[in-house]
Amino acid sequence: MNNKDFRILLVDDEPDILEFIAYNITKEGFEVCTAQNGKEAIDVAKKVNPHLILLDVMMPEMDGIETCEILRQEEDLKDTIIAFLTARGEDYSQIAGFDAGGDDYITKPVKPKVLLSRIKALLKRFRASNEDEKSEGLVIKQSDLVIDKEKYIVTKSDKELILPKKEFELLLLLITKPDKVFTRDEIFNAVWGENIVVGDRTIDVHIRKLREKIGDNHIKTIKGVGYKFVN
Amino acid sequence: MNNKDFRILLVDDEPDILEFIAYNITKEGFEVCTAQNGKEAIDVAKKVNPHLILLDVMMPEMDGIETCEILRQEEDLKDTIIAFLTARGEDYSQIAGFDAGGDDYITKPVKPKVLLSRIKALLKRFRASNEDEKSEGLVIKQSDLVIDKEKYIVTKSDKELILPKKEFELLLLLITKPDKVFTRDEIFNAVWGENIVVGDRTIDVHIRKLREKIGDNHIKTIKGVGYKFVN
DNA sequence: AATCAATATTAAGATAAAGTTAAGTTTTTT
DNA sequence: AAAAAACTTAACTTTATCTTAATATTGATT
Repeated sequence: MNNKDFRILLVDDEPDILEFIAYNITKEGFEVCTAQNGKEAIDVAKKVNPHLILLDVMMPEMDGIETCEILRQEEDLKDTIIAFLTARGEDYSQIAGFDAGGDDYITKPVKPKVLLSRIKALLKRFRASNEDEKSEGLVIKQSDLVIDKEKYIVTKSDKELILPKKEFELLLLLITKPDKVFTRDEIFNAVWGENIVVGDRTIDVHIRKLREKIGDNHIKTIKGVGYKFVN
Repeated sequence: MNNKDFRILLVDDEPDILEFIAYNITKEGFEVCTAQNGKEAIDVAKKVNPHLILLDVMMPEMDGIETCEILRQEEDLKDTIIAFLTARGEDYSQIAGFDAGGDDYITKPVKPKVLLSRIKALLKRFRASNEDEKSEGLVIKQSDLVIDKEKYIVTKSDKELILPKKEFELLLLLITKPDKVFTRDEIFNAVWGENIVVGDRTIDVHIRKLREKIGDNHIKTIKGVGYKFVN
C-alpha cells in the first residue's frame, strides 16, 4: 500500500494552518482533503471515507471532540483513525479526546517532519490491523479456546466466558501470536494505549483474572521479559 | 534494541531535579548522563551523542532555547530528539522551543510514570527508523541450537530449554558471532549495561549454568581474554 | 614442578519481579 | 440515584533469578 492510497482528511478552522499542513502532507504523496468546521468534516468524511482524520480540537460551533463523537457513530468510519490537533497546554482536551474515540493527539505548533512521522506511525497501525483482519478473520482458535472478535466472546471448551474489555483485549493480543513473548511495554501500548499511565501491578491483576478464567497453564510468565500464550 | 542502548542527556540547573529525574530514568535501564548548564550540555552531547536530550528551558546564562539552537547546528546530532522541560505556564518558551528545533516539550512538575511514558513514545520514533531489527530474522541457528528471540526459547536438538533472561542474553551475544572471543568487559556492557557493577564471579556462574544446559563443548574459555561460542 | 592469577564450582543469601488480595475508584447499567 | 461491574491501586507475599562468597581447580609462566 502506497502513500497515495491513503486518504487524509484535515480539519481546522484556520485557513493558514489548513494550507500549511495540507501542503506538507500532499508533498509526501498522500491524498488530502480539507474541511473548515465540524459539520463540513462529517459530510466530507462520509463521502471520501478517509483512512485518517486530523481534527483540530478548538473550532467554533462544533468542536473537535464533539465532531469526533459523531464521526465515531458512523459505521463506515469505524476503521478510520482520528488524531486530534491541540494547542499546547490544553491538557483537558487530550484526555477528553481519547474518551471521544480519538487514537492520538498532536500538539500544535508541530514541525512538518514530526507531523509526517506521526502520520506514518498512525497509518502503519492501519496497515497492520488491516492485514490481520484479512488473514485471520474474526474468529481465532487456539487449543481449547475460541475467540470471536466481533461478538466479544471467548469460548473455552464449549463454555462461554464473558471477559471484560481489558481482559479480552489482553487475551486477544497474546493469542494472536502464540508463544511470542510480549513485553509489558508492548502490552501497555496495545491494550491501554501510549498515553495512558497506569501502575505496575495493573497488568498482573488482569493476567491473574484471565488465568482464573481460561486456566493457569495458558499464560506463561517470562520473568524480566514479559508474558506469552502457550497451548 | 533495549532500553540500555538508549542514551539520554538530561540538562537542568537545579541539582535536585537533575537527581530526581536521573534516578527515575536510570531505574528503567536507560543510560543517563547529565549537565547543569547549556555549555556543559553541548560538550557532553558532542561526546556521547545521545538519542534524546531533555533540556530545561529556564537556565541561567545560556537558556534551553539557545542551547537547542546550537545543538541543532551539530551535524552528528541531527537525529537526536530534543525535548524541552518547562515549568507550567511558560507559554512563550513552548512556542519558541519549536522554532529552535525542539521535538516535544514536557511540563514540570512531571510524575515519573508520565515522564517515562513520554520518553518511550519519543524513543519509539527512533526504534521505528532503526527497524532492521525486525527484518533481521528472529531465529538464529548454530550447530544443534536454535534460538528464537521472539519466543525467548532455545531449542537444543528438538528439546526446548527455558533460559532465564541473563543466560539467554549471554548466549545470544556469544552466538551472534561464533568463534569471536568476547572479553569480560564486552559481555558486561552488552548483557548488564555500562553502569551496572557486579562482582567478578557473576559472569562465571552464568557461563556455568549455560554450559549445564547447552552442553560443555559449546562455550570455550580463553583464559585471560574471555569466552567464545564454538560449534 | 612450584607458583599464582584466572576461572570453575557450589550453595547460600539477596534482590527485583511477579503474584495475590482487598479495598478504593471509576464507569456502566438498571 | 442506586447498584453492579470493571478497572486501578496499594500493601503485602512469594518466587525465580541473580549475585556473592568461600573454596577448588586449572593452566600459563618461571
